[in-house]
Amino acid sequence: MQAAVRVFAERGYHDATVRDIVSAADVAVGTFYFYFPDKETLFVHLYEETADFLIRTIRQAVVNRATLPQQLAMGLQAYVNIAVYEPAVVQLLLVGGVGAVLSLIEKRAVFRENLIAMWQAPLEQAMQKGVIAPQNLRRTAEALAGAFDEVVLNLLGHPNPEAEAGTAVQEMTQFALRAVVYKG
Amino acid sequence: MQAAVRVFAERGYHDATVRDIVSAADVAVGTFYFYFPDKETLFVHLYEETADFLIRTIRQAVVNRATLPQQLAMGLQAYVNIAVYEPAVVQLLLVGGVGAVLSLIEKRAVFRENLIAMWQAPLEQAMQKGVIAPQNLRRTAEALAGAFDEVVLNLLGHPNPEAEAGTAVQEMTQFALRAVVYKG
Amino acid sequence: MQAAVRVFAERGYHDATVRDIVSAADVAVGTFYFYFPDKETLFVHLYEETADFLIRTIRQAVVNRATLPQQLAMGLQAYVNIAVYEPAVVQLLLVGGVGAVLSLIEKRAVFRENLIAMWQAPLEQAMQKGVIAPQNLRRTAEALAGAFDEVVLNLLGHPNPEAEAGTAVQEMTQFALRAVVYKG
Amino acid sequence: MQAAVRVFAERGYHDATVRDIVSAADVAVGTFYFYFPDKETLFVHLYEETADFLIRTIRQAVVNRATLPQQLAMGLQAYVNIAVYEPAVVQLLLVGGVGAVLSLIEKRAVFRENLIAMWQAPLEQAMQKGVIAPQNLRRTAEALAGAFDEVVLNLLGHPNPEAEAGTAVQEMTQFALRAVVYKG
DNA sequence: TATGAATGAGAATTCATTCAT
DNA sequence: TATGAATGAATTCTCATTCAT
Repeated sequence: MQAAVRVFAERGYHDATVRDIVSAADVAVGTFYFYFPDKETLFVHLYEETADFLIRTIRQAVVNRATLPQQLAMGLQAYVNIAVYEPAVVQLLLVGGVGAVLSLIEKRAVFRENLIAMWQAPLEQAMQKGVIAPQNLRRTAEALAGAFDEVVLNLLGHPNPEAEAGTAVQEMTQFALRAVVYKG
Repeated sequence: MQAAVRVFAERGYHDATVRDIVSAADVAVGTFYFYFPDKETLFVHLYEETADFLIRTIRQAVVNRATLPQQLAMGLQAYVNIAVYEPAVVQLLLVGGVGAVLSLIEKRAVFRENLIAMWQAPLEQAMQKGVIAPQNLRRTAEALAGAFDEVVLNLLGHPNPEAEAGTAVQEMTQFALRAVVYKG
Repeated sequence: MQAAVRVFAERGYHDATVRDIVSAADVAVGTFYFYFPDKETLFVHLYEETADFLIRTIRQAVVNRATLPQQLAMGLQAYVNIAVYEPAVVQLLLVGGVGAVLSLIEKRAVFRENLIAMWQAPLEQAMQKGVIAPQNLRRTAEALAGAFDEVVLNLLGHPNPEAEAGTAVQEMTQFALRAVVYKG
Repeated sequence: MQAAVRVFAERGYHDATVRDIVSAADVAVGTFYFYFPDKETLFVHLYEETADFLIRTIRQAVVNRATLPQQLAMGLQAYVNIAVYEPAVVQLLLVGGVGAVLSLIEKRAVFRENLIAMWQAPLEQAMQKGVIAPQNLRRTAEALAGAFDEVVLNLLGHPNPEAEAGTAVQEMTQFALRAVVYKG
């Protein structure tokens, strides 16, 4: 399965043949079909698993932080870490996949919904506390989710993402705090 | 070519067969290969054309506006208009395509770069005028580009995008102005 | 299509690969799928065509004969001719095929029904004329159809079918006339 | 082995996978290959066993009867009983199988030969006694074997074979007696 | 310019068979 | 004896591409 994620991320759904996957995993074709019903099912499954993993990991970093700045900083740090150390995850979720498999459209919608909800949660808390300006939090969460994804993708395009990671996290945090008008 | 955009957007690169395209255009397969060297070349060409069209259209709406709020509002209005009336454009650029054709990764990078530069331009002007806070404008432009795309994509997911379009433009504009700390 | 009949008759449905068929017909695999939707459809189609051909040919030999002995003799002669000169036809209809393709069960039933009806027709005429004994003609036709098939199949098993053909036709005719108690 | 006969009869040789067979028998795949060298060998073996069983059973019903009418009636009754209560036997021998496995052609020939010989035996006795007309008994036996098979097959096609069985046996007996010109 | 029949490399998938446990 | 995970040859079918007309 790890082999499959790697191959799918590298080659894209269609150019990743079952033969590529099994030879990356060093097993025979038949073995693939012993464990998975078909290529598409595996791909969709992998997409969902990966999406869950990403969101779970970020949420884990967000909860148990007391203030919004901390929540954002830690969540973004977690996101950037995944992007830098497991680029295949980001590749699969943000770039490849959708468009190749029709049944993925729906899964993508679920993923985006969960991602947005994940970022919206700390904003709701902050608004309860009255530390951010009144606003349509759903829309703000959409915008922040998109903003973070784009910055992360740009980060990965740089020659040395690790070096830039710290600055990127800080600047994204500041961007978000300004956008919600945070009054510490 | 319009037929091709439609078919590619509907079915995705791989599921859109040359036969689908030519029958949508009501010509024969041979005719296709008389005008285009192959399927991939056409697709990449279409991607570039579409990307140029999107950026040109938004920029056109942005220039000649005096203030940042106006520039943002008009640009976003143009973007939303395209999304609502030509969803295939957004489908091609933001969802499908990349991941299907390897040679598109590079084109996608160019598109994002141009899109970011396009949003960055009015920010630079505003900073010259001293009406926004000091900040890494490149990063801000990345974030805004991503934010706008995500909101537009969400808009298209709604049952009646047209009805929501106005509110979405306003809220995105406000979001951007807060994020850059605009002091009118 | 002739190539296909030959290959199917020789090898049976499953052992006749599409590659066998196209190389027998000296075309490419793609050409096969340009003309036929799939292997099974072709096979079923061929089975029906062949069944129709056999029955039509025998019926043609039967009609326009005045008396039952003549009708039987000519019909059987036609049947034996096909068997001897186009053994693939008999092979396809009586031996191979059914059991290999599920959807053929129904077609086989139709074929048997038509074959039985074909032999029943001259019997009905003879009964009208009162030249054969009262009996359940449907059952007699079933029995005769089966009897003729078996004798033809045995004929093909012999080293030199052509030599035996004449005797076989005569004996089958006599057998049938005795079985229906024909009083010339 | 009973499971195998059932599965082969239901699905046909090729569509009956080894997995189908072992799961019907509630054992593991490995166990199959402990008892049988391979699928084809089992199938051929089953075909032979089944053929022997059918012929033995009918012959048993025929011997020890004094007169031809009794011999035919009892033999046909036995045949029909098998067909009605063990349709898989008839399915395997008369419909499926041959055409699927090349090495079965020979076995089929043996089966037909034995079946014909079986029906021929009482005819020889009758001719010895001078109660039937002079004729080529071999040919007559072929014809009767084919006739009986066809009627039995038609019987199985009916909605309620049991109800019709008695009549069918009687009519087949009469048919045969007329065909051999029996003078009781 | 336009056509569409023909091509064949390549992909997904199946399934009889093996063998270490 | 019994198991079932692992194998890979073989098969069907697709589809981008060509080329004679």
